[in-house]
Amino acid sequence: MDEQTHEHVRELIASVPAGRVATYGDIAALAGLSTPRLVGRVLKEDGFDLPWHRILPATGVPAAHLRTEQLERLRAEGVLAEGSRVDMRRYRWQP
DNA sequence: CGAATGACGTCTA
DNA sequence: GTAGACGCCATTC
Repeated sequence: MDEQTHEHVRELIASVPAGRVATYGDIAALAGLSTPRLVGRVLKEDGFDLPWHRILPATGVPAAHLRTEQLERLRAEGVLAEGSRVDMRRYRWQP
């Protein structure tokens, strides 16, 4: 993965406003990536200083190891979850 | 150096 | 709601 794309992904994630969320697929498409999983990788490797909690899977249910903390952070921003699922239709960020 | 593996997903049936 | 296939790339063996 080249540096530019990596930075581009970081910029896009950083541009998601508080109180809104985006899917991995959204970020991948905007960054021109061929697969959404690369977004997840960028977050894992270099996402500690980004609002990673605003990035969710298309289903609205975060992966198990993140579920608790992510939903809690979102709730603090006003993004409410129904059980473990965030209502994507309502909070999804659209440029 | 080549092959196998893991990973914060998505789409279609 | 579940099940399977597809996909990319860094890391490890």
